[in-house]
Amino acid sequence: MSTYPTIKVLVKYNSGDKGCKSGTFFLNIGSAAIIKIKLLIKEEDLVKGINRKKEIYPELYVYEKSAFRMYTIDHVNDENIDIDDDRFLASVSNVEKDVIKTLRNADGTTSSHFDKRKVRIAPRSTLQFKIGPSFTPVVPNHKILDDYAQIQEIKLEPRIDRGFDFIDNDWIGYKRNYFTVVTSFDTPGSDHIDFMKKAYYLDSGIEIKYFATKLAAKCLEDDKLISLVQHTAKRDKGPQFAPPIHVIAPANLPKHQIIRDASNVRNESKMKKFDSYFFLHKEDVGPDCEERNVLANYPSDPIKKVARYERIQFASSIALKKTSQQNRRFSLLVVLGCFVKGRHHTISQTSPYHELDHYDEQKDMTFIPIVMEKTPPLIIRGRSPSNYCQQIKVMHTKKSDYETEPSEDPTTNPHIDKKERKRQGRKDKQPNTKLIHSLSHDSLSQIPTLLTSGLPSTFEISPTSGNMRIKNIQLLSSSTETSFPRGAQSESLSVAYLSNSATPIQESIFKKRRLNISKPVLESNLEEPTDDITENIFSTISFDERTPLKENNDQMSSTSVFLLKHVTYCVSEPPPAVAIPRTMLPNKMEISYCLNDYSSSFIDYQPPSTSNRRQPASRRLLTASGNPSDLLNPADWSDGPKMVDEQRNSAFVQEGSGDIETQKRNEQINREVGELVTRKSLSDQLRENSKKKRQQFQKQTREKNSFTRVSNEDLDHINKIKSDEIEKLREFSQWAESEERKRLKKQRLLQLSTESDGLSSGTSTNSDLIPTEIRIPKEVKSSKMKNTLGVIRKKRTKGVSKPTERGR
DNA sequence: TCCGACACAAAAAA
DNA sequence: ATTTTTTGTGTCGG
Repeated sequence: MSTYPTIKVLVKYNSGDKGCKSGTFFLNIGSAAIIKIKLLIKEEDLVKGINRKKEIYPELYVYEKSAFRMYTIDHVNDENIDIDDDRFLASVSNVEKDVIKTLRNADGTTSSHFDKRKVRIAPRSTLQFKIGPSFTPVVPNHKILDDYAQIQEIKLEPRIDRGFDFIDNDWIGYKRNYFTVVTSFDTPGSDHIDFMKKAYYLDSGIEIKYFATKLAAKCLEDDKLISLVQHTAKRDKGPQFAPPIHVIAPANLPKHQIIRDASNVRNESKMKKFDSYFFLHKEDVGPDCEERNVLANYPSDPIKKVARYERIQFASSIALKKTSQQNRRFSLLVVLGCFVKGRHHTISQTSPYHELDHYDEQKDMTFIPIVMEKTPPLIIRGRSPSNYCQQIKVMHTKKSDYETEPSEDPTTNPHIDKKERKRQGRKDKQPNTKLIHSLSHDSLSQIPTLLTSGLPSTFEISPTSGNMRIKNIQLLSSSTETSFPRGAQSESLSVAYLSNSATPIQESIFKKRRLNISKPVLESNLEEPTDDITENIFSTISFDERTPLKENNDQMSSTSVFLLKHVTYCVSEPPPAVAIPRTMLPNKMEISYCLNDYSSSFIDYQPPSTSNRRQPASRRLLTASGNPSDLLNPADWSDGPKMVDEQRNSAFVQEGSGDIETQKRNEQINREVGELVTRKSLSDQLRENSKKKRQQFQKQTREKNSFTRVSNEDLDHINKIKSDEIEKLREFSQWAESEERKRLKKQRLLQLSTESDGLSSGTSTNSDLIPTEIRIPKEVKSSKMKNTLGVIRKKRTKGVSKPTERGR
């Protein structure tokens, strides 16, 4: 029997807030940990609305290589909110492979179909390219004949290369996202070049000037045409237009891969490489044409061979639903037609080609459809947050991540490896990267083990009198040794509560002004400081809910989101003498953790008070929650100019004069640099250069920061809160260290007494310090549990149920 | 509630 | 390697 860290979190809500929005909690341990989460709310604390939910959808997230991988499990009824371990396990393993389904295309590329409600993939990921639904021919509108009245076969070859995923037997597109349709046409029985050397006529006898394609969309319910729009790569900055009629010559449709590769080519030499796929030059055809030939009629010299409809979207105005429940379905139509001279009859209303013809006034020519193909029904999802997944983390899907190990069997689990992020860019101090990789890779197969050996995890929420307390979070799975990528020396814990939708973090943290917290002022050429594993790192983001509580009983509209990232502490060494937490943002909510304390609540915790003197600066991580002082601390650079705290402080607080001071300092340093360079060795010069760069950076960041225009009062306020928080956190981390030491001691004693197998409990350098085999006592399911209700929010499947609440 | 507009961010392209 | 471009989607306000 071992004991494991417990994290306690207290969230103080503003008065007026009475409930919580359902959401998902994550408890994340190391790089490959599994967390099972229960959200328990005492019955007497339930506020109207919270317990309305009859269904809860537990989710399981595995954190691997800096990314979450989600596993859904079948929903459970809240009649029995206690998620039975076995059932949980079983359902997890059942659906694990459903997140992304990958099929192999004819050209060796893959089409990975995934539900954007469940997983978010980077915008430029190659996984966004995929072959969509096939087209099927519609009865032809015309036949075409050559000079000898022979019928010339014509076959469209359309393909969707982006924008539609096959999910649960439906083809799903997104209103906000681009899709791509490409098409060429083939001339069975004729060589494409030869085809161009002859003349053609419609079965009505009209001479065909040239061939062209059109893209259209129809709503299947009312059979009405739907507008499409096309953007340029500049999107909002460029023009919008209806997908044009493309004049094309017959050709083979380039493979999907070619369309991918050619999708955003600007480089001239690269464009040349693709030229032959997409263009026919009249001179390529040769001279031996018949007297009258269609080639001569083509209006442009490079003649398109492929109609590429890229960056297409359904017009924003289209209604996507018939009723609140029922989706309208759409079909895309690819039409091959021809231009003929003059204005011609419109097509009868009963024809599927109705309104697909088009008279071009400028050219005095009419586009007359000849053949067309259509997609099966398509469902277009709108902008509702319910059509997007919860804001977790982007799955990293660089090509190299999955190219190296192509999945052999396309029907099996797709290979969706996620890569550790930006590893290359920083010095990796962590000792056993190799181990991490191999082990993380295995982590999926370890799920059952981890789960069965895991700890139950409980969040208890008591939203009484404006306070909500989350306490006693036990780790479901502390981990096997594999879960601790930082090696034996440390363990990383983090907890995140993510709201299910729109979350006004920025507004909320800084009430009056918008400060950008998600993107710290950070020059891209600044090297990110390395993460020192012996350092205590602690960062929180939290905010007030700004939604005023409505009188409406049915609506629990308050939202809370907090992210508690990376409590890293050393478990084998004595705590560092100095433990500087990362900078805090000003908090209205107060969040604290207690590690390894089952008995006392947050309120009970009174850390030993220490002196108020500031700690010497240490390296800090630049994070999303970074703030100016993170960047302006020159001590962060080992050979940079040292600056005492008072100076740093004043530079931060006194915005204006700080700039001047910095400039002065920079000047001085630059002078020094200048002197030095004249008489220093190359290495010294290099060093000085880097110093110079840092100075430049400093200046730039300062300039940028000046644009945040924070008033002095605000700065004072922020600083005060910050220093308070830092002090508190420092105390806390010291306290936590001592607690952890106690725990380890206890554990060691236990191990000794219970005669552990294979655990070399004696060696302090061993990874045993972090329990590698975790048997956690089952959660005490007592009367307390009966009075509780688990509310773990799961995204709706198939858009059947509407979101019951929205953040405002 | 829906939508235009702007914003952020991550991978491709250069 | 770094910078620019592209595009999925978060967000705000009308």
